[in-house]
Amino acid sequence: MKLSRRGEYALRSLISLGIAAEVGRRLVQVSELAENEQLPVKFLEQIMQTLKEAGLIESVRGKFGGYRLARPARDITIGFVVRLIDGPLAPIGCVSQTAYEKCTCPDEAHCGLRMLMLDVRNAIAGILDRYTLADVVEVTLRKLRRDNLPLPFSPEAEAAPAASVRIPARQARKLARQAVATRLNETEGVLHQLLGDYTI
Amino acid sequence: MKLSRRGEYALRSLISLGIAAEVGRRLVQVSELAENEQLPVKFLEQIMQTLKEAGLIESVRGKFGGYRLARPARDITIGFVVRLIDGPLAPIGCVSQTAYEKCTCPDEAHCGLRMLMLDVRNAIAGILDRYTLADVVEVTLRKLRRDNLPLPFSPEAEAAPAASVRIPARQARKLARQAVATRLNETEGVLHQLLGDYTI
DNA sequence: TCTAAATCCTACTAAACTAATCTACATTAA
DNA sequence: TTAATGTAGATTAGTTTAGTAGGATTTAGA
Repeated sequence: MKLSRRGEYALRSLISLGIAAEVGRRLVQVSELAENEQLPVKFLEQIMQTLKEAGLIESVRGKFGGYRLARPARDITIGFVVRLIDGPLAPIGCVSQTAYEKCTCPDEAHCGLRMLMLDVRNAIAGILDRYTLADVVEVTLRKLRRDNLPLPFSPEAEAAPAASVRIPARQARKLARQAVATRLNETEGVLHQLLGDYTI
Repeated sequence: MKLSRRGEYALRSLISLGIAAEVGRRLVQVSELAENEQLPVKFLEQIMQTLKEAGLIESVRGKFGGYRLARPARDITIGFVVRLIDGPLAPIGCVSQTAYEKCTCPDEAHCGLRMLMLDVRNAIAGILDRYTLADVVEVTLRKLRRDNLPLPFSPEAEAAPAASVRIPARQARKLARQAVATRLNETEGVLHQLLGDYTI
């Protein structure tokens, strides 16, 4: 049930571009994205190309060029991105809604495994198609702000680090861990809670 | 988010063995399993070996040998099988409960993607760890009986096909499709409905 | 004891996929 | 003109997947 590195990197970069847009950065270069997220530059270039072809991001070529989101983060679902990079969300082809494929079993209508996997596919799609880039960006920003950490890609952060108001990274991490460890709402999930509860 | 063929075949075979146990068959041979589910014999042999080593099935060697479940289907969760064959359920290592692995992102505590993927992993595990082989076997048997189809591995089916009482396969398929197409209970899923509603 | 039928065991392989790297080229701001 | 950037495509090393092949071992029954 894996997300490939490609998929992971694509999502991370899109989230970064979403944050950049939120803090007023017009363009972000691949090298900066790569450094920020600790991932290989040339590999990321390939991925950015795919995202561009899909119309998710725009590029500006030449010196001081870079990338930006091509449309509002609210209009980009995570499910779309994962399908683009990693293919259908469904664990097996015979329960895919977007790319159905007949499976090897002789009788789909009476296949219990298929019913189960349909539930799994619906559960996955229910999350990934519900949440958008904007949701993930919001959660990330909220957590960073709560812990008084500098926002990536923000112009002011580059000018003045403002280290004096920050709380220590160790304490920040501890607070974050506690927040995650709070009892989960089983049916709605972590992200829903984080988006709903402004104190987290 | 794929289930591998190995995983699919493993589950299919276990379900078959569960059905066999339910209809009173003591042993099923690999060749029979393979024919029944239309999958390669030698490949399946390997998979059966893995399942045996994990204590899920038992074998009897020699002529008239074969396989059976080593414990009640109720005690075998689907999640256990999938983890055994395909590894952790989590889309990325940093949200796996059974096989955590640090991911490449520099700050897990503030990673929005991680929160999202945690939801996905919980959704998947919530289904696969809740349902057991017995549930899937029950759903399958119920559907077959509803449509008056012969149960696989049942000794009487081999002796007398009893084709006269069957409803036509086409009609059976139509009924099945309608049942699946009924509006889903979003939070509970298809399998839960099928297990709950005895008229389906 | 012999044979057929079954599991068990180990090795091998072709193809696809993953995660990159490498090289060269095109575009643009300063 | 130059340096920084994106664009494009080829190549690659390693891993995984989905098998195949061949025989060794075990057992029931003739």
